[in-house]
Amino acid sequence: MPTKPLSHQELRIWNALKHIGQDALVRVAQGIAEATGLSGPDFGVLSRVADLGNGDLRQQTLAESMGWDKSRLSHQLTRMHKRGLIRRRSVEDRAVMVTLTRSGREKLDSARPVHAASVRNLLDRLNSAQIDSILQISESLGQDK
Amino acid sequence: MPTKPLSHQELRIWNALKHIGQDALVRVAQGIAEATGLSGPDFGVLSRVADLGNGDLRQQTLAESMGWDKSRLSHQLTRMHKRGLIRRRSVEDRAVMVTLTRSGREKLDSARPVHAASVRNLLDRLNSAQIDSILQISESLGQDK
DNA sequence: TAAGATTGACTTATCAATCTTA
DNA sequence: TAAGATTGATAAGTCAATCTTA
Repeated sequence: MPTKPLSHQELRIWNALKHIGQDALVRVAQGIAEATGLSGPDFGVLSRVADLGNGDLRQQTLAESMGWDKSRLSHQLTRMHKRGLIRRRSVEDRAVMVTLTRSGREKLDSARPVHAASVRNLLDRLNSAQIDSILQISESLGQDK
Repeated sequence: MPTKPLSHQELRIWNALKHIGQDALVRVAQGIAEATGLSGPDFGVLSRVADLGNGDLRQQTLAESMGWDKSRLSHQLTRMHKRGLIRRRSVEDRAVMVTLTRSGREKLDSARPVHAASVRNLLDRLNSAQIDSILQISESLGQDK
């Protein structure tokens, strides 16, 4: 049986869904970048090293905690090292530990309140029905294939 | 006044919001890629040239209809030209017209039902309250700064 | 000049191939 | 060997600088 084209209404919903998180993410990332020069991925990496590792975290653990593959993280860390944000240190068992530099720590500390304020500002515009929907959809789309 | 860190619940909502559209988008794009070899951006460009331009569209009009800047579109068209999907033709007034090649048209035709089925499959999982929320949030985040 | 487009440099993301070493 | 990580190629996106031509 032939698949009918998407209706105008279906397209409207699909477009809204596609852009909803992306727009929010871009806005928050811009605030952080203006305040500190950190990109979104920079901020994510620094936060986790600080929180999970107390400033010193196994690279593989870091990758898992972000849901990134090892290659993506390796490339990102290479760029962050060039920017002076992190240091890498080989240890036993082929592992690599990631450490914040002083500059990385300082920028993270500056970025955190900006991030929190900006995320909270977005979330404050949502009512409880909208929040429920977001959590439900995220769960139902995250499951199965 | 100091900004309080985000609570666990705030983070949960923020993460759901960030991933909700991205995950859906990736899933739909993968289906199209498997069936036709077209990427998401390829499919978007081809669809619009076919629909708005009847197979022949001014580059600037195309960029506006996608919400892309001219540079992004130019790079994308260069790649699509290398893949044999489109042709460019200079016309009066410094403009450039974009045309589908036969291969571009054929792949678009193959991709359309896959795209429609896959989007519809996602949307069918949403109840009307969730759809309302999506449309509302998209509107409220799309506004103001 | 200025509208329309291209280019180059750089960041991010994905995949497959390759290194390194316990 | 195989776990842990790096590298290289390519696609995508952004921004500023540079054509090109009416």
